[in-house]
Amino acid sequence: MSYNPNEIEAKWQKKWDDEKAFEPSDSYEQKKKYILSMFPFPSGRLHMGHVRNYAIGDAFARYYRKQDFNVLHPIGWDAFGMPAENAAIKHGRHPKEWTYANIDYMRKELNTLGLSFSKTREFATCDELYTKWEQEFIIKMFEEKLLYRESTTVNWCEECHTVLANEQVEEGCCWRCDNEVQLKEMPGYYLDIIKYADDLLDDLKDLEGKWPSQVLTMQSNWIGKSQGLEFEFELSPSSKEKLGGNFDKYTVFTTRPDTIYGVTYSALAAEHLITKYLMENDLLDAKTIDKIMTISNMTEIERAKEGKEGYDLGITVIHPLTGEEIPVWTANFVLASYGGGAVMAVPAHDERDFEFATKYDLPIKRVISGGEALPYTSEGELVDSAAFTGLKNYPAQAKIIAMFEEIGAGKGTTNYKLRNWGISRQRYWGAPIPFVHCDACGLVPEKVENLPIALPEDVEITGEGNPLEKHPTWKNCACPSCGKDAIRETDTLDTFVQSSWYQFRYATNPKKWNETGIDKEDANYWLGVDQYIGGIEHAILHLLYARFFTKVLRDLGYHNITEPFENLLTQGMVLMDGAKMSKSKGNTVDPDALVEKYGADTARLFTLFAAPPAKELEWNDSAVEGAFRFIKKLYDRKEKVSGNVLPDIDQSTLSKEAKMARVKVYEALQKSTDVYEKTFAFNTLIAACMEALNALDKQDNAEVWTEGLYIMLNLLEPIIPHVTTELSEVLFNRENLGAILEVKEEVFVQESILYVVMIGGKKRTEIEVSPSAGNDEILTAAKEAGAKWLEGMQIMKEIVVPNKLVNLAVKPN
RNA sequence: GCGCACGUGGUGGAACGGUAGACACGCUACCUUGAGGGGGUAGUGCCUUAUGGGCGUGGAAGUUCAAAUCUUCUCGUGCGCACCA
Repeated sequence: MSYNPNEIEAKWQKKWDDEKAFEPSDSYEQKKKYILSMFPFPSGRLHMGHVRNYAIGDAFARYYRKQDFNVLHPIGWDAFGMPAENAAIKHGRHPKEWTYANIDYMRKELNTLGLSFSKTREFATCDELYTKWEQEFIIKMFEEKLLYRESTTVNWCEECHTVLANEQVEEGCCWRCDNEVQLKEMPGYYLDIIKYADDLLDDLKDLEGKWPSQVLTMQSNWIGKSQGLEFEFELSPSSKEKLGGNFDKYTVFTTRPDTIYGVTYSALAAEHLITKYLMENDLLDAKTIDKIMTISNMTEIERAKEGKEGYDLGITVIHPLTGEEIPVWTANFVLASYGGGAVMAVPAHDERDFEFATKYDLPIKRVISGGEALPYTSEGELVDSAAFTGLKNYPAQAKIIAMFEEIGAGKGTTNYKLRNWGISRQRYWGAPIPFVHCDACGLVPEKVENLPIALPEDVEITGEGNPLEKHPTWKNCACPSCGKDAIRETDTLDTFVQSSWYQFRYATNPKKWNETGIDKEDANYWLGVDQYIGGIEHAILHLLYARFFTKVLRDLGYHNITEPFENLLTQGMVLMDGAKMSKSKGNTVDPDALVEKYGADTARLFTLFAAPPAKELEWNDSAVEGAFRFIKKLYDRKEKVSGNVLPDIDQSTLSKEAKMARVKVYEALQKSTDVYEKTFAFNTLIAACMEALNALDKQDNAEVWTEGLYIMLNLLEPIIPHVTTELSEVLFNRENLGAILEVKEEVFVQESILYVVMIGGKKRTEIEVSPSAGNDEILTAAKEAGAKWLEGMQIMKEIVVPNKLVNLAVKPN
């Protein structure tokens, strides 16, 4: 019978379903592996990126199950979010109905790929039960002062009609819709991720070698820790007077305290309270006020494009060490959100300050020797720096900080680029933020026994504003504290909150799902995820948030895990003609059609064979055919097998071709452990199996064939599970699908060994020598075979690389 | 601008410092078939005066008996960061 993937695959998928074949054991005696591919957003249909993601994850899961690990390999749905709402606006379908219908469809699609997921642990993040526990965490975080509400300048996307976190703004545009982000002042809820900045940074060290270094660098840059000196500039008496006595001083931060004696001016952000005061009280001329207003309304990106620009504010401050009077400017490069929105400027030793000083003719004072040109930003000796003159500049930093601390003028401090995580979204399809606004009590968390605060279903979604705002009754409630009439919060949670703890929810035994969000014992057993697989686009967003949540939930007592994802594999994109597959470009391949035509095994084999997982994968229809051909060939060769057990082969009776076939089979076997556990280069394992099959085809020994297929089906089962399981059942009663076998070294023992003869570094000829031959014997043979190239040459050096080659270094006589 | 990664046939990609191009796609010729599809055999880095030889891993130099692999410089591509005081 010829290879019929649809029949075989349906048969095994049903059997796996019936047997609940992929549920992990509740017994925690066994060693475990937690294999997780990032869960999908239920957009409606799978795309090839999903297929690749889950094919890789499934290969790991099946391999470790084979090696007798207790394997958790779950799947679920990242189900809240904008696209559901957009679909509702466009097609008039309720987001909930749309989402669950999509999940049903996509679950079927995943099923046809034969993925070995645990099905009892599946959930959607929009399930009310999931929301319930998430709201509990949020309330606990509020109680621990890790969550707060404040009104501040936020990133607003008009297209998405919502606020975005800093991480979700890419080059000034919305990460989702690419619309330009505007600045807007509004209230929102924030998680104090800065409190965990040091943990998040320090723990990256434990992930070295386990996560791609690129991701570690990106996270480290994003956190952006810098240490330095914080001190105050006292305003000069005349300036205090000008400011109506409302200000005495302001704080600045510097990472270069060694240059303190080189300060020649100070600059404030356009949004700084002092700048604002000057503008509001008409203490600057109208034109300047106008210009500063323009700066305030620009995004950071726009300001950077403008070049440096600033205005003299007509006030001065006192240098804390020298007592000199220093002019104060406002400058567009001073960011309100960092370091207090004010800087000290040392043009002699800072490129940015130098550029500004040059442009506006401000004084420049050198305090570090070395080099002629200014600005000088390398190391050197301090000059003109009072007591510190003569010291090396970097070692002097600590001394200068110490002096500031001693005289009470400032202190050593740490700053981060990382901003607190804004989690409010002004949208309907998300988890409601479980707080209530009460006139009497202020902001009050909902009572835990009232959770979940579920979304009302009777809403009209028009795209205009937040439907929760307009709902007639939902937002009216009783204050959990005093019982009087109050208003429910209508913001919903950022969907990245849901994906920050789902790895713990999967680990929690579903039997306990009603009683708890995360079961401590379960979480401690299963986490961290031994292999996490997903796209690099989450390098900061999801991966940083999930690390943060993990640490917070640990500190709230839910588990003892510090890092959620032990090992991370970032898969490359699937490309067609060099471009990312996308609906708008019309260059997509439909996984359903692919499976229908060639079967799931071919789809899986192709995606793992065409490129190593971390690289981009270039789609190629013909190469898919090639993958199909290989499986078909493998299937057809079942005729060659005799007997249904692993034969014990007497190596000495075999033909040369048969021996070579065994070598190839065992080479593939030898490679497999490395591939599954270390290199993840599935493409090379598949190639090794293809070589083995080609070599088997060149001989006709039934025992060698039997052994070859016995082993190969075992090696390939994680990659092409249906056809291998089918053949294993037919040929070997599936006995060969256990652990990967041990390599038999005797297979590799050769009667003669082929040596390449290189003369002068060039390959010239080959010789065959007996394995027992000594170096002298090998060299003699090599010289004889290479006599032609040695004529008129003097041998300078003789190298023998065991079992490989001989190199004779020569020069003309 | 700074940092990181990567440059190998017509294509996807292999190569613990040790035979560059495994494996696959594509292509060529032939066999099989009524044709198509499918299958098989042989060939396929480039050049060449071809049973030989020369050149070849973006380019230039270096270390080495030996370099795609290590070092330096350079060019190109991709990614990240980008006034963070």
